[in-house]
Amino acid sequence: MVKPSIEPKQGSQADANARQRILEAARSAFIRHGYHGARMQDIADDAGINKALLHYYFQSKENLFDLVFQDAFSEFLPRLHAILASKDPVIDKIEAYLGAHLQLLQSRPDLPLFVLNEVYRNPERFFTKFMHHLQGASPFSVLLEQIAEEMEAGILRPMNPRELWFNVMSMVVFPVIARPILQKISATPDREYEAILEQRQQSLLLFIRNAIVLPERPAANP
Amino acid sequence: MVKPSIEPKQGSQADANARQRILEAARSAFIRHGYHGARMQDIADDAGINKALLHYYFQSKENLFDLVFQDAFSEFLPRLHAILASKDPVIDKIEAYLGAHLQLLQSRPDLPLFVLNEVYRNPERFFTKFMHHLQGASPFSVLLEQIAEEMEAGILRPMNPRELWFNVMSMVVFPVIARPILQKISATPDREYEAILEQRQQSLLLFIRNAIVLPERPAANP
DNA sequence: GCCCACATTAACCATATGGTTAAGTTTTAT
DNA sequence: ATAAAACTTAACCATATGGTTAATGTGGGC
Repeated sequence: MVKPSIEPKQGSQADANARQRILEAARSAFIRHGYHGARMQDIADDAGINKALLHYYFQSKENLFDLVFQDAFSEFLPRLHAILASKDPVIDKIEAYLGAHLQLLQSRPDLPLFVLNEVYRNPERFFTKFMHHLQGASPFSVLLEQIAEEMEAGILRPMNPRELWFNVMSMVVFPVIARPILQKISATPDREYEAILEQRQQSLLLFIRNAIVLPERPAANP
Repeated sequence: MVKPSIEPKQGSQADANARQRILEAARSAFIRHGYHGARMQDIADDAGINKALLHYYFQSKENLFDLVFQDAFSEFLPRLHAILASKDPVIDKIEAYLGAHLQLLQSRPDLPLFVLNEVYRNPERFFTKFMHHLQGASPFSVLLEQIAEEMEAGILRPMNPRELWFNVMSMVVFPVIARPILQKISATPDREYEAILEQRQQSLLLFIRNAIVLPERPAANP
């Protein structure tokens, strides 16, 4: 099913106009209710226009969704790549990553669950549609290499480099997406949960450092 | 394909028939597509009956969903509580928890995202409907106390006990729910990802131990 | 003034969807 | 055997939903 990508042109700049308002409303709706839960009528209402205009600008629900999704997703990967591309030691990269991702999460706490969901439910579509540009030697392979090197050099404890990175990402993202459950289950008040999230860069870095950095060998020099 | 109606018994009891098949189909559908994405017709088809029977047994979509959800959720908490209730040291509890939850995840990898989603999208409903029995001094408060004690005793490094536990759960669950992304992003083959998940109890325990257990102070004895 | 392309709307449309009805058919208890 | 209870079905129903149409508004260039 080929869609004509003939999108009506908008006033090139400077409008919080219909189109933009629609995108906002759509983002909010899709993130809140998921693809199936979101209603075109609600989006139109929320944007203060009617359904016909919705389709005038964005053809179909699926199309609109794709735009929102791509937007959400593309907010994440590039930043990550930028950080991983540097030449710093692994532990520094981790620190930078923690800062960047935690901050992003602070401002958009509902993005990751949205992304996870849609990817989980439709991996093929996701990869073909949104990851095609991410081929070949990704910054990740580089990072994994680097981790392995530092392990051989005795800087980091030996372990599966992938697992190391999975662990790091897990601890960054999960407390945000599982917040309702974790908070309830651990009887944590709102204030405290927020406090935890806010100082998490430091505490996580410490945790991770202890987990992966080999203690300085008390150099037995001649 | 004519199906002879000589099928022996189809009575009130004694068959894993309709009712059970419906529940199976419903679980599969809801987990796969979420509440809104799941279609009653599909569930009926999948269970090999028709919609009317669906409603005969389960009144409404919402009701059916609740049953499935409760089932899914209740598979998790009790086990967790049992483990946390023991008198073992924290590190042993963690080990037990890792084993139990990782194993559950292995057999039902799609449960957590389903649960997270529904809870995230409708926390109030969730808590009022499914957590009412979980009031008061939960096993968690006990665990948090215990963690604090072991920290004061110099067994564990000082940190926020809650964070410690969030970290543990994060590393257990996240690699499962984010598998499609993590695997793609890190260019990990299916085989290797599975291998990682399978030996994760050990590697995670090691990781966590390093992160939280204070090295034995070289006891300066008389 | 008058094109003309873009923007916007009200009124529709076809279909999907959750849910119901009324009429059977089987099973179980008497 | 028989009646009540449990089970099963095909045919409906009302509404929600994504999407379309045709007509109208609006602003700028000539």
